[in-house]
Amino acid sequence: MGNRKIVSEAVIKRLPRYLRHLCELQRNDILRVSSKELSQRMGLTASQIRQDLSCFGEFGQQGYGYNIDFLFDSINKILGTDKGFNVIIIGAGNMGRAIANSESIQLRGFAIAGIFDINEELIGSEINGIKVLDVNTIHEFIKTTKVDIAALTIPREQTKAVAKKMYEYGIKGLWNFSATDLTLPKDAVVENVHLSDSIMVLGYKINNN
Amino acid sequence: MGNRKIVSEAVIKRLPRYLRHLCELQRNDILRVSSKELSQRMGLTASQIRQDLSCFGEFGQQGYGYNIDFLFDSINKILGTDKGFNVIIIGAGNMGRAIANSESIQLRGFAIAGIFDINEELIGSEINGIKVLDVNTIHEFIKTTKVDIAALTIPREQTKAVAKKMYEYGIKGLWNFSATDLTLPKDAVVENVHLSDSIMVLGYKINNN
DNA sequence: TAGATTGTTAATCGATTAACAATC
DNA sequence: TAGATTGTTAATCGATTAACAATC
Repeated sequence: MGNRKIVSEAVIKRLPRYLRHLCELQRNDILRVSSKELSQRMGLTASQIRQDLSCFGEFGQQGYGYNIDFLFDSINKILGTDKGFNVIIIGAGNMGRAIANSESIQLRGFAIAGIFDINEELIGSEINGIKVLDVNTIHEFIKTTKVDIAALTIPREQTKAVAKKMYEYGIKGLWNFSATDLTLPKDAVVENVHLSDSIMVLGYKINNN
Repeated sequence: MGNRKIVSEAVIKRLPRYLRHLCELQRNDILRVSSKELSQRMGLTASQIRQDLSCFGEFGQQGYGYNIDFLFDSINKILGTDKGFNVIIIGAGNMGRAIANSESIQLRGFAIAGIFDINEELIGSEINGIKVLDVNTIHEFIKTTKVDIAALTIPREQTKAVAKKMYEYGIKGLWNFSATDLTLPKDAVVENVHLSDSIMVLGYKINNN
């Protein structure tokens, strides 16, 4: 199944952005776009866009450009969002609820399969129509439901231990929201959302702009 | 005030991570660290750490390494977190509340000066001890309170317009949580947290690992 | 002093940009 | 056919790594 050519992180990170801009063109009922037009919209070079896409195949046509629907579908296939992913959320706090309620995440094929918490008062309640379950039932839950990704929206002190446990349960994709770095075997995949890191970079830029 | 040498984005993005790892060493009561030791902890090269730090000055000592407290303080100064920033949150939904309640953000000197919403039912309520105000009072609010950063945790459709307004009000730092790219004059600074982009990258890596 | 480790210069590696033949 | 625009190869630029003299 795997695409065997290794594509750089920088390219992968631009793909969702292409998707968003193509979506916007679709909303405006535009059917085709050239690398030059798209580059102007996105603040990139046309060269970079063609170079990026050429990592995965040939999606355009000389003299015409790119058919937007086709390119959109193609990038979705590259990202695997056409087949979808199952996500569980560990920690039903504000961040967990933000994810559970995010339209843009679900729109891209990430289904929230379950939400788990340790707090008795939250267990049994519903978030966006999904029942909050006892965190101790995760192992059981996984036996009957395929889970691709665990979003860790729990306090920092607990994150390393929970991540390790999730990995042992066979969940290889970890979406980490704590201000800590996870070290796991290399068949695990970790993506970090470090809010405090992000705002510190913003602060630096404000002072040095 | 400005540091006039331009430092690359890649270096800036690593600074908060250095801070986190130094913090962890502090928690373990360790007083000094060499670039080699730190590199092993962080999964970088010692060379890169020394190269990164040399963008801002000289913080170490031959034969000894780095004094952790001094390096920690120095990086805080570089990032401006020692002087602090004032942040307002626009949108008191789950994401807004997650920010308002984040310890790690406040710990790094980002003070939540106000929270604003359009929803009558939320206005007047309190989040982490901060009263939610009517979004229409922002302009007035800014006249009496210095605001460095506006966190935009509102629906995507409204984000571009609100960002433009905040910029016109004189807030140059925008922390954007919507799945959209903002284009503003270049004295504005935007930092994006695109959750859906992040999880798509994670999905790709799961399939191609 | 001898060993360790910095800050910096030079070498390498990777990513972006430019150029252009192929072709719709 | 003529003009436009792709995919790709080559050139440039920037970031990472290696090496080492300086020095604590």
